Amino acid sequence: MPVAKSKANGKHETILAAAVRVFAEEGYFRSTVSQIAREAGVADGTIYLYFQNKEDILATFVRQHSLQFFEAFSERVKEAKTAVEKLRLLVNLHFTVAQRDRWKALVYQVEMRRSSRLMRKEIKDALKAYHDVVGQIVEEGQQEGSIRHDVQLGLVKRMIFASVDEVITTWVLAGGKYDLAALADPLVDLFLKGISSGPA
Amino acid sequence: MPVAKSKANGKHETILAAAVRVFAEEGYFRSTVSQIAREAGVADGTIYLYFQNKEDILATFVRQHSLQFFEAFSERVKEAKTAVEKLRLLVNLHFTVAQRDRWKALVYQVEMRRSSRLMRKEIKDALKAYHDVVGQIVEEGQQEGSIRHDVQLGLVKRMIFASVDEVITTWVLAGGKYDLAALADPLVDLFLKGISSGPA
DNA sequence: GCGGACAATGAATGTTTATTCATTTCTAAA
DNA sequence: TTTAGAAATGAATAAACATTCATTGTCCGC
Repeated sequence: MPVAKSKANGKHETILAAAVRVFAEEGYFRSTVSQIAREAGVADGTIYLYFQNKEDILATFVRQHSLQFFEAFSERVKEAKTAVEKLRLLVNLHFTVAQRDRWKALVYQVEMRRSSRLMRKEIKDALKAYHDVVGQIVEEGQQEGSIRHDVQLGLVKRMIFASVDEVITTWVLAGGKYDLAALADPLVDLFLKGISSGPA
Repeated sequence: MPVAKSKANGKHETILAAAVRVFAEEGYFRSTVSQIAREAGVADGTIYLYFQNKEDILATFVRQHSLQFFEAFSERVKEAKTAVEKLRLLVNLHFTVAQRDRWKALVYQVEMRRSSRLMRKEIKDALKAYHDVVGQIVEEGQQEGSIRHDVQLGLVKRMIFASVDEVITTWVLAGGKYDLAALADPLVDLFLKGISSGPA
């Protein structure tokens, strides 16, 4: 049980930020607690004053990142009136948040994509929360008539989630060299209109 | 350098199949060469007669799986006339192949999704080949007028690839309890028509 | 039946690394 | 200045595991 859990001295955040950089660079499995400690400027043993173990570091990051994202979304979504506006907001916010910190995006998008046997509860919860938000938006759109009734909700949720995820991951791995947020509206347009140029 | 590379005795395939099952169960990093050897009914050292190392096993699997997939696709695509037919064929084939062997699908879909620093050349090549096929189909559709010109090819490729990937992965992790292939056409319809019920 | 070549074995080896904990350092109150 | 408690240290420990290789087993030609 970590005992020096005082967050006031900032060491918890320092270690977490260092871990994100190391995870982004090496991937979770190839990262070592020693590398994280070195990056944070502390001793190996200090890590265990603030975190249960190595896995706890990743889980804490995912939980915090998700929380911040959904809090921001809840705040912003009040301004949106229609389902389509909410969808645009969600994708825009997701891309903007990713663009703000590429390493966090890398860890969040890439390290979250593991078989469920490995995932901690936090990661599962984060994925479910995202799917739930998208599902709510789609169902709202169906009720207000702007979204088709004859689509399978499960497929729609997966299409949106996976596409957003993939576009962010591609941007991250490409070195963040272009304006990710500018892709949000074109991508949402694809979700809405599809690629067919006529009745297909 | 592995010297007993005779494939005639089937041991190479036996080890590969065992590795897929272990990778599917535990994930690549948590799988051990001992587990693979046990699953294949051989000694630890035998693995190294047929493969360079542990990483080589995964790379070989991905290369072979990709090759078989694209060969099958090349064979089947001759029957398709339009871009839309080809897209349907691609997604149908992908889902059917996945449904045929859930463990292979799990390893292929899940273990392929790592940061590029870790990826062997084979995995990168497989991903690129898939994106190229999708890109060709879309461009062909644009030329024949069935696919919109005003979409960004990169986004379309990523949407299709990621959605197919996610639907398969979800099916695999759900224990393969429903007809995956039956989702192919509804998913392609989503790609074509989008989710909007009117001009958006 | 023998011997050489090939295949296979699996404990040993070398290496890695998460985590612990005896000891040291730091901080703040008396 | 002293002391107690908290924080931090980082080598040691325990465990894991990829890979090697001396030895054994199998196969096949003579």
